Parts: sequence; C-alpha cells; structure tokens
Amino acid sequence: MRFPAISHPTTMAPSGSNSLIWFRKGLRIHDNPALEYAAKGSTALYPVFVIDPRYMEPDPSAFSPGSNRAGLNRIRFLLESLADLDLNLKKLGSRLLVLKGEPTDILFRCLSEWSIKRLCFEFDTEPYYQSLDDKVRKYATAAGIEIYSPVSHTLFNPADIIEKSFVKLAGEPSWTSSTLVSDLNRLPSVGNVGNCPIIEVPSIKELGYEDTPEDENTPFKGGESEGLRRLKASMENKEWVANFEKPKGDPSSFIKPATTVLSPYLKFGCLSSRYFYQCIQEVQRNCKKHTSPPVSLLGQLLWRDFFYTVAFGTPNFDQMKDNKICKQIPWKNDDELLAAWRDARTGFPWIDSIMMQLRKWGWMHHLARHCVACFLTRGDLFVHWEKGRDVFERLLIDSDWAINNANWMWLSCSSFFYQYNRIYSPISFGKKYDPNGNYIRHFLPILKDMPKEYIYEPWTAPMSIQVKAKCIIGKDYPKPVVDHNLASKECKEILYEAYELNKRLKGNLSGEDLKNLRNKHEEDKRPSKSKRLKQTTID
DNA sequence: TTAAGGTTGCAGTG
DNA sequence: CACTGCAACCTTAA
Repeated sequence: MRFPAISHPTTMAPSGSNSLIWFRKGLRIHDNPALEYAAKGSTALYPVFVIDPRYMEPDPSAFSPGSNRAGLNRIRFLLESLADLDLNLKKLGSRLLVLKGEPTDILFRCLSEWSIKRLCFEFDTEPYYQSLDDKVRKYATAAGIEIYSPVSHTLFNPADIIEKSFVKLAGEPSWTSSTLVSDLNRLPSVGNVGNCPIIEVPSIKELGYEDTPEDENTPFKGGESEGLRRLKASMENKEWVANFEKPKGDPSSFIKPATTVLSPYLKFGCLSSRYFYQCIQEVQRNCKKHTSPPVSLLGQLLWRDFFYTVAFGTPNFDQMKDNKICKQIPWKNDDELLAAWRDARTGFPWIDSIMMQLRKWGWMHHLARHCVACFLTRGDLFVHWEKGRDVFERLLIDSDWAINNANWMWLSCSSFFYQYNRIYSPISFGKKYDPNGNYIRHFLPILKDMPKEYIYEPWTAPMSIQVKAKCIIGKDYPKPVVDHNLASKECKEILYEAYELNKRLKGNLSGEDLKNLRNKHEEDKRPSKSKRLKQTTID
C-alpha cells in the first residue's frame, strides 16, 4: 500500500494570488484547516463543490428512490449541508460555487480559468478519492499549482498510525485545542468566475427527483449549523455524556433516540470529529466519574479512527475475496431472501420494522443495525455481508465506507469478532427493551393492533386474534421466511466448518474450496433427510 | 501450551 | 436489573 505524504506547503503562494478550496467531505467552517489555509493571503478565494452525476443523478432502476449510489434521504441531507455551507460562507463574505459534472473535468477547468495558484482539499482515505486525488495532484503539479491536503476528517492520521503500528498506543491526538480555534471572521471574496457554469445549490426537484411528503423523509436535517446545534444539545446533558456506555441503550427508542445521532454530521464533515472529541473531554473534566474507552462516547470516536485506519491499510477492504483480514465463508447467493430482508418482509416484525426505519429515516440505533445484519448473514439467512453492506451504503444517511464495511465484517463474524454462536434473536432481543412493541407498531402500522403477546411472533396468533387485529399472517403480513431455531443452528454448523477450513488453509481458500464447503454442508443435511424418509418407509 | 480478554447473546433465576 | 450457566470463537501474551 501507499502512504501518500500529506502535502505540506513548501512555498507560500505569492500574495495577491487566487486559491481554491475544494469541498468533498468537511462541509463546515469550524476546524477546517484546508479552508483556513486557502484563505490565508489570497486575493480571491473560490469555494467549490462539484456535483458528480455519478452520485447524484436519478437512477430509476434502483430499488429505492435515489441515484445509483445513494438513496434520496442521503442526497437530501447532502443538499441541505451544501445550502448551510453556502449560508455560513456568505456570513463571512464569501459563497459556495456549485458546479455539475465529472469532478476532474470541472476542477481542471476552474483551476485554469481562474488562474488558481493554490488548491486546498481535505485528505481522504477512501479508495475512490485516493485515485481521484492522484489525478488531481498530477495535474496540479504539472501546472505549478501548490497543493495543501491536510488530514482533518479523523482524530489521527491513518498513515501515521499504520507506520508506527501503535493503534492501541495512539494516545492523545497531536493537535491541541489552540489549533482548532478558528479565527475566520472574514474570507477573501470570490473572484470573477468567468465562463464557468456556476449554479446555486440545487433542490431535490432540480436534480430530477420527485418531491416526497415530509413525513416520509428522514427527520434529521443536514448541515453544519444543525450538527453543531445537535452537539450542543447532547453535551448539555453532562451526566449522560460522562456515563455513556455503548453496549447499553435502547434500540427501540425512536421518539428520543438513545444516542447522539451525530454520525451523519461526522460522515459529511458537517461536524469536526476533533471538535467533538474536545467537547467530550471538556464535559468529562468536570465530572467526578465517567466511563472509559472502548465503551464511552470518546471511545466511539476512537473506534471510528480505528476503522478508518484499518480500512486505509487493508487492500480490498470492501470485499471478502483477496481481503487479508476477512474470513472466507461460503455465503449463500439467494436474491429472494435478500429482497425479503431489504424490503422489510421477512415476517419477523422486529427485523422488518428496523428495515422500515432504515427506509424512512436512513438511521437506526446501532443495536438495531446489529440485529438486522446478524439476521441477514450469520444468524439466519446466511446471505453475503457484501449484499447487506450495499443496502446500508445506499440507504443510511450516515453511511461511511470504512465504518460500514468494518461493521458488516464484524457482525457477519468475518473479521474483528468471531463468536458466531452468539446470535441475536429476532424475537426476544427487541422484546426485552420494548415488550409492548411500540417500535414495531410505529414502523409497521399493519401490526398496530396486534396484541403484545403476539407482536414479535404474529404467526403464532390464533386466527381469531389475527382477524380482530385486521392482520392475517400470510396475507396482510408475511409468514416468517425461516424458522429461526433451525436456521441459526444451520448457520452455526456451516460457520464451524468454514472456520476449520480457514484455519487449516490459513485463509487461502479458493472459489472451489468455498463451493465444496457449500456442497459438503448440503450433503451433511441430506442424510438426515433420507433418515427421515427411511423412517416414514418403516412406519 | 495455557490463560485471559474481548464495546453490545440467550435463557433461566432471584 | 444482576447474576449464572451455556457453549465456545479468535487473538494476544506469558
């Protein structure tokens, strides 16, 4: 792997020159080193965001409204974030220049037309940006443009951490509070934009999407202002911040979510993770006792950095094949089961209501995510984690390449976590938090009149009850796609075999090995079937 | 070779 | 709610 050096400016751009800040993530004013450096000593500052059709153009063939890559909720969140960024830039005497098209085409044209001498953009570890930024660096170097690309999305620089291999000993981040204090009172004005086709931040409709009713959209509004407001609100409850313990917290709580819901703001960089870190530290300093990493709130930010670091240092992190840290497991290729899970019709109300919350809100509590991820993969359906990852990546407003892939490997027992016998029950897990099933009633209104005795297992309700609840199982709401006890038992068996083979072959399993493993398991099941046949013959 | 530790299991008990 | 028994994985350190 490569460790692209963070380009520290060696020469100051001559004063009186033009700078361009290219926003991708990092959609904020506060704690934005790229923006601050771009503003320093420039006559004109061009703040640019490029709308890449690949990410933003409507794709009618997708399974949910949105583009090829993103569901409508996340696209809307991004547009809101851009509108807020524009507003905040205007307060500083600047504005956001939005352009549409292939990012490098647009960028190169702007650099040339505006005689840019200094280009600033936040360093990004994702493969997509790694290759994009390579091209940009080459172009800029050839054109004699100074580049400044600081690490500011994460607490630590992933490349540093990998080189020094001291993830656990990372200690305190190297920046101090003073480096974060922004004294941006005013930005250089935007220069002449010439013939470049600048547009305003578009609306959903202007991008070619149908407007959807307010109550079907995510309740979380995008943007730095909203992110900072949310942060402030969370930090006000000092007791709660200090005693935060990740494994605890109620996944069925939706009127007032049991976590901060700052993840989407961190994902787009509307909120600085480093600023968040300092706010938590500040609260803890003033509290007698507090929880500690890995379970504390601070610990959550460290996990985020950990996943960014592993993702950056692991080739093919987003797939099973050729991924050194990923166990090779003969997942099923069953599109029907996948679709049932994706479309919230597994017949398990706890699972389906979580998938409905994903559709409508683009956000669920982390334990709810665990339940549906476990169910799709190692717990029940044995569908490939990459398939579930794709659905999450599309629909989550906080979907983050490194974190999403890491968690899918975690939950499918492919990496990080391996206790495959610990399976979340699609029936009892939710029940212990929400015995009345209020969460299910809200997100699956078809079940709203089902008595609480049956709401987690409606297929067990007597027909008279189903009629009274106006919900016939198999007609109004599906029968369960699998028998959880049987399915989870089979999952455990095949995982046992897969782990054995991974151990024996030291992880070097071929496609053939995986196929054999699948077949072997099918054969193992067959004797019991023939036994059953024999028994019936004897009978 | 063994022991301990691991952010988030379940079912049963008091 | 806190505890236990259950079954039992991997990784790391000794």
